[in-house]
Amino acid sequence: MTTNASRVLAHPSRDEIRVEGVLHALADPIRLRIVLQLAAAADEQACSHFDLPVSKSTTTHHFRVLRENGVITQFYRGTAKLSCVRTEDLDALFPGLLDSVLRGADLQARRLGGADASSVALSGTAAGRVEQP
Amino acid sequence: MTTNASRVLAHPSRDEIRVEGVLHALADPIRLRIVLQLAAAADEQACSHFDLPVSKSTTTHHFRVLRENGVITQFYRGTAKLSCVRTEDLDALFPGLLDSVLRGADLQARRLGGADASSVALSGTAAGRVEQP
DNA sequence: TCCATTGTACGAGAGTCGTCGTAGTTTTAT
DNA sequence: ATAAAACTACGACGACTCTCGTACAATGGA
Repeated sequence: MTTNASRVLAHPSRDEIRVEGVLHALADPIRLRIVLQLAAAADEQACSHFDLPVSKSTTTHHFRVLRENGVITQFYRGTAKLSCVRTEDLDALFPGLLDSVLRGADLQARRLGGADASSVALSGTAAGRVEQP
Repeated sequence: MTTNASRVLAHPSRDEIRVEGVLHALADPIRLRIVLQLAAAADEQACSHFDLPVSKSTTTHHFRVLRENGVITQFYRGTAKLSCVRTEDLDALFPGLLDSVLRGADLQARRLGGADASSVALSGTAAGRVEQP
């Protein structure tokens, strides 16, 4: 089986998403980094594709915070757990919020770290590719 | 004297403001409410003009968090301490972020509470007047 | 001068958060 | 059947957050 019914993840419905929750979820450097990379990658990515400076359990924790606050969707495919940003829901509820946060984080990364960036910026392949024409 | 040198408050410079810090400051319902009211009021307001469901010391705490994260400026005038949003700095650093957060909070308040709103919405005079043409 | 107003400092308590390691589950591949 | 890969659950720890009350400081007016 590709998607097992016993492994369904709980997500808040669109109506249950709160702006405080979204802001809280995005207020952590590691989570912001995750969302930045997720948004840059267009399609879904597995948790294991992220090179984060924390342990595996902590990574799980951060992904759960993002999911429970309505920032990302997650589903299983095989042993992997794929994630993507809930762009449509967030844009409908809080127009422009996600974009300005991502853009602000990107501007800050450029401003602070230059090329390789620092705390919030991406480390891997898709580094810093947000709204860059 | 109107402004006493012994009562100067420390503010982060524009360069020291971090997007994570701003998001964290705005992620609390009470602080979001403060900023919403402050933004609606155009000019500065004293802390005592806010009718918050917490004690005086807690109010002091929340205003300090907002100031230390670069969201508001504060200065003394007589016994009062006036605050206003650092709109210019925030817009320069993170274009559109403040506006979309305030607008999102306002939309949420309408959506959830109807007229009088609930957790985040304003209680007093300037209730819900954000970007409403 | 004395007092009312406004806000601060400090300490404390309850709760949440970010982090970890270890042990376990689910799936896929051999 | 066995092993490897990917992720989770649980308990723990320290740090931070939100809250409060009490005691204190600065200002402005009677």
